[in-house]
Amino acid sequence: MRQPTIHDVARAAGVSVASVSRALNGHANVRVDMRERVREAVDQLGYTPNAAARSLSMALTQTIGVVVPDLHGEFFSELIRGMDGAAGSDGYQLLLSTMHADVALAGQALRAMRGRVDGLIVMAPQMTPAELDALLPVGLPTVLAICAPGGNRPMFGIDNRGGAAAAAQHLVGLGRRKIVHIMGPDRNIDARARRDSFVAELHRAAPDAVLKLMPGDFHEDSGAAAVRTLIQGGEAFDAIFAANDMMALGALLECRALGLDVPGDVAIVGFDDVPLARFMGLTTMRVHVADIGARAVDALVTMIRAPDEMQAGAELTPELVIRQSSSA
Amino acid sequence: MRQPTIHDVARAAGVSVASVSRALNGHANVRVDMRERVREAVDQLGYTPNAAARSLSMALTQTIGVVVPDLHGEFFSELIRGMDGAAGSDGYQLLLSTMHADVALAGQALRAMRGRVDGLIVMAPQMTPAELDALLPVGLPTVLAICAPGGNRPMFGIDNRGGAAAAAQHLVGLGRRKIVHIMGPDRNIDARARRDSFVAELHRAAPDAVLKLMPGDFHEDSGAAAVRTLIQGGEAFDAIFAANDMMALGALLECRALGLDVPGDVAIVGFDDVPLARFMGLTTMRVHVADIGARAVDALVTMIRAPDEMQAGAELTPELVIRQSSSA
DNA sequence: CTTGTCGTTGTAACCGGTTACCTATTGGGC
DNA sequence: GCCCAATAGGTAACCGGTTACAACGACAAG
Repeated sequence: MRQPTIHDVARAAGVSVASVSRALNGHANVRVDMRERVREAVDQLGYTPNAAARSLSMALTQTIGVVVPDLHGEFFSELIRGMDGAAGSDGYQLLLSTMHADVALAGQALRAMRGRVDGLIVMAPQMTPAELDALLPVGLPTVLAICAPGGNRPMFGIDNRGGAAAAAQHLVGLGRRKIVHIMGPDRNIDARARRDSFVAELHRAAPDAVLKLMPGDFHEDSGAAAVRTLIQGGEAFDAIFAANDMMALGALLECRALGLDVPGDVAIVGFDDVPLARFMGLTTMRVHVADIGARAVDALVTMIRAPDEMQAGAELTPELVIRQSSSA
Repeated sequence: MRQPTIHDVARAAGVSVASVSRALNGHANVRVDMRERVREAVDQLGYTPNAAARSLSMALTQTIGVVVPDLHGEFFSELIRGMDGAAGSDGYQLLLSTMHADVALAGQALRAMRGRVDGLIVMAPQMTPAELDALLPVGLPTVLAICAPGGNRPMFGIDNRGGAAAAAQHLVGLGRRKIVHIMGPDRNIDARARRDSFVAELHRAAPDAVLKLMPGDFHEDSGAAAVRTLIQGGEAFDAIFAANDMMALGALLECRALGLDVPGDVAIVGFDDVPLARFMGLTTMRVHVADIGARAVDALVTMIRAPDEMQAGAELTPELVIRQSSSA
């Protein structure tokens, strides 16, 4: 039982396919009775236009491609939630694809989007602008999110510098001076910005403070490992700023496990404000992730509709949320 | 600068479009030098086939539609992660759509998938089979997930009955007899199954136990509210089984806030094992959510490739994970 | 040398829509 | 009553692929 096509509807209504198309797409120059007859035939046959045919002839898919590095954790799911909301209200669907670190596979994933989407939102915090530029299809409206700002595409991201500086000020304000920063992956642009800005602001706000940098990979374990290493090395510290919440939580749990009082002995601050942070009483920099997604979609939709006018990106400033891990 | 089409490639290579198509799709009966010439022209022009055109003529999109009620929280993001992995390795993409409670909007979302996808995975825990059947497009391979098992479509879900029974046995085994169950939304099929099975198993395992049912809506607040109501009413209880983790956590925090010892005074068990549960030390029924997603995709892909053979669904049995909230 | 077969390639129809262009009809102004 | 403009609706080209079928050439067998 084949799905009915526009020809079936035309036959059933006794009109031409052009009229059916016009009637359904709300064109002017269609008489009321014609519109009525078409609607009846459509209802009776249960007709739905074939999206592929429509896309082909209009060169429009009403779909936005979303390419993310990974779907693990709450960060990306929040981002996608924000996108879905905005896309839905603009009449777009989301075609989802994960892009693994492998550049060849990544290129393949991106190319597979050709002809399927009207625009692309790409998140690639681990890629350089040059790598991205080489991969991204030309002539397809593209918005970056949580990326190195590259080429001349609008980028929606986080004001990492402002956030890290606020974290530094907060810890300095608490009187802490022996401070540890657990860094994110070195390839990650957000991680680098947070580190650099934290280091700079700490120097500025408290020239007498001692800062120790520890490696990390954004995962919980590396936060715990950093604390273990420090303790084993006999290193003294009274505050930790981790480049993201998961590492901060790992550090927090490890501190407690080793008998340190948080925040008495050690104040801990994270970054992102994942839902977990609230439960665990972790002070952190709140990022409105869903908003980033929504704004990226809105910018992209505008680009699709008006390809000429340039869209501006934005960096959303995170907000310091003080919880038990850094307050009495 | 138009994107090159197959005609441009054919012209550049000095062959016909049919040959280009055959060469690119790896058909037999294509001479090596022809294949070579085509490949060169493709590389030189940077040609990528237009997916819409391909979909139209082959009636195949290599896309799976995923319809979820909501993207909030870790549950659905895990599910989608599992689907993405399986879809990727089967050569499919995921078209994501949220289906809100409103039936008219839901139908619209489903219809918008026509012609865009080769098959559908639908999650609708709040709908009856009849409602779903009325909405789902006929003739499109469809797999249900976390739904009422409806029609004759395969369903991948959670063995709620087994999970709830295991929770009941666990609490009874701890010697608890004044037990509270915080229920999920009444429209939700999982919530109903958990409640019914918990009630039945509790009666069977400990006929002397007293059970109190409290309403809830799967959100943290309703868990806290249930505890408040009980305490204010002077109700005594020594164990809580919540229909999901978020309510269990709400109850746990509220108990602590009201000065009750967990697990001393009250043992608490949740359901789902969201990542938070581990951090908070919550005993819960672990559900391999990503696996459900992956298996649903695999079943759907099989259905798409062999529409005749019926696929069987599955209910994955959750596993009791005992943490501090129910052990000394 | 003719004929049949097989392997390779080109031609053109088709997938299901949209829309430019043309024709037929209607109504208004004179 | 006639002419022209405006409007409604039909015809067919087009979007960019795939593929049935035809055509063609080479080669083996008779």
